[in-house]
Amino acid sequence: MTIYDVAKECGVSIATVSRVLNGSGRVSSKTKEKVLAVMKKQNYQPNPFARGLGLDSMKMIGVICTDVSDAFYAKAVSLIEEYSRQIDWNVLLTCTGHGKEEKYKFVEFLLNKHIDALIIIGTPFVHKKDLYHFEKLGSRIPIIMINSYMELPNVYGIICDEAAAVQDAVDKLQQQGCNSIAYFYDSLTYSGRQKLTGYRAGIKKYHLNAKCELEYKVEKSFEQMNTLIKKLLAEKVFFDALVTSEDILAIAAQKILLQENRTMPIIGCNNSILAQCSTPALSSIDNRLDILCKAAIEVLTKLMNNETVPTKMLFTANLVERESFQAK
Amino acid sequence: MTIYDVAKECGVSIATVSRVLNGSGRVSSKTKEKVLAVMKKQNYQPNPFARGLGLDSMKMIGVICTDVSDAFYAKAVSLIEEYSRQIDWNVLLTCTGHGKEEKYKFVEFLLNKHIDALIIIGTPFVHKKDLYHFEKLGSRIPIIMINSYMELPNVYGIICDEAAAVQDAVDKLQQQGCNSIAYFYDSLTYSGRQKLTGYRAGIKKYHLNAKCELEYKVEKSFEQMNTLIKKLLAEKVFFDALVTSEDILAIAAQKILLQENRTMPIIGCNNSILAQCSTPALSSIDNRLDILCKAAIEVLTKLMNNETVPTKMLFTANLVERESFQAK
DNA sequence: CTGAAAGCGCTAACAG
DNA sequence: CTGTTAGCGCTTTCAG
Repeated sequence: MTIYDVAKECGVSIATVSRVLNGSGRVSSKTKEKVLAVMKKQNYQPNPFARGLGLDSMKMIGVICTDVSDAFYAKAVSLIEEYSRQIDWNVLLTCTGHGKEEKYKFVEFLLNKHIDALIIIGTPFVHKKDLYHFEKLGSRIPIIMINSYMELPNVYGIICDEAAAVQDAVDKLQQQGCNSIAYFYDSLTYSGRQKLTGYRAGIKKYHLNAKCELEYKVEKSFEQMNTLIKKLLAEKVFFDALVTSEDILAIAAQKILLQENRTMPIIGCNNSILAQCSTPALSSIDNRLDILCKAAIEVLTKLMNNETVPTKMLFTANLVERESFQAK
Repeated sequence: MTIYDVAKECGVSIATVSRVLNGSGRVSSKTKEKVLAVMKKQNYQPNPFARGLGLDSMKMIGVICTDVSDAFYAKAVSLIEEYSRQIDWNVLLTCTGHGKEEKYKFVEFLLNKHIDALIIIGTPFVHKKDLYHFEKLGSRIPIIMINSYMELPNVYGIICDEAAAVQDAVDKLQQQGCNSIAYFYDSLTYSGRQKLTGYRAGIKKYHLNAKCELEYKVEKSFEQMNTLIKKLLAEKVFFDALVTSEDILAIAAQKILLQENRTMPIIGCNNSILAQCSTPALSSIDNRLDILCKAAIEVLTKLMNNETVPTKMLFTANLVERESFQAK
């Protein structure tokens, strides 16, 4: 079933059919109805490749992140897919994994399909080289970065102000009497750097000369964090509260501390499903993926309509307080 | 940069360029090298839409599930994307959500992009009507169902034998002395029915006349399960072990029981990240998504090469025993 | 082994 | 308002 078949059955030209298909150009309502009727009856679906060839677009948006099996990215992809679908755009997904190879090849994999826009979740790209690639890419299609940013033409950052949130959390803990707040983080992505900055700012605010000597970098894994915490306890390192860049780190710590019968306020990040499942329920900084992703699609929509949009949008995070916050 | 530009620069016809592009037809190694060199130099990428139009394929596979933000589906999508990419296929993702609407429209959303195959994870489709749709669809492209199945032409099921696994778990618990094993499940998807069957078989095996009176259906949510467990405890319903169709149900139960200072063996399903984060660490039935997804892509690959593949493949699940198994 | 040319199905001037 | 026609960039006969 092609546009020719429809045209023939309607007794009109393919141009007319194309017009009603695209709502472009005036068509008498009478012929329009006839065409629509035939289309419906024959369940006609225009060939997307032919259409793509003509319009140079198949209404597909590329989404890239390091790993969808991670709860955070999964949530983001889920939201992006949903909002995209609502405006009739398909999502082409690619994950880079955590490997060290040239990450840009993953973008090219998507680009080979002539996507209309690229959404990058988090910070899969860290090499200087990537910057150059994105600069070139930006001249073709818009690039939206969720919780990350590069200052380049046609690149738009949708960011959650995690620095402020972490600082705020540290503030609250200090007001509660904690004065040895440890911070555990797994990576220095854009978001990771923000959080670390927030932590340091929070500490500094109270102890003007304090060094941030309770910062620990650890792999994002339950086991690794377990090991680290055990080690610190063995070494009698003192801390009376704990903030982590990821819920899973917080939870690993919680578990050990529970075993040792020590309790203290613990705050995670991402407000993932893990937070509510943990014992005690984990307080967590919610970086508002729902809002970020919705904003991303809105930006995209506006760009397609040639409307102006801010190159960077900052949203406030939200500390969700649960049992682990008051823990003494 | 089109095929014409490459042809011109090489001093050959576009047909020749096309031939080296596709490895179709004999081309003298000399011209072949020249063409390849120019392609590389110009970083020529064939237009996917034009190619799609000619070949009626853009090497895209549709993946559909109810909700990628769910850890189980996220893992599956992640694996499928990875394996697909390795054979140079892109993944077009769509989620149906849990709504009650006509689910087939989500498939059509994918179909409108002329995907080459469809992978369905789990059981997003339950209506009789869908069967008819898939029958028709099967005549166009292969349909792979992961942990689900419909007996239709060109539909292939890749399934984990969760019935056996749950039955086995119940067996073990009974051997351990438990005789009031409760089962909590959230849905009667294909996989859900299998697990329930397994539970019943396990119970029957020991108590020939036993009715399965400790079966509870509950929404897949931490809160709902919490409520249910509290209610059962309040009603003094007796059970001395617990199996659930989803890790999160097990974890919700664990948490309440821990608060009440009651411990008993608990076994979940899916072996998600939640399992290891829980206290005590949750034993869980691993349904081998890695193997299922790899098999799915292998089936697809073979189908593309017109090789014969089984319409249904069954893999053995794997009980991962952790602290919660021995809990007394 | 290579080139000419006819599609693939649709869009968008352009002409009426 | 509608039809004719020339692309879009690539694949694939069919000749040579």
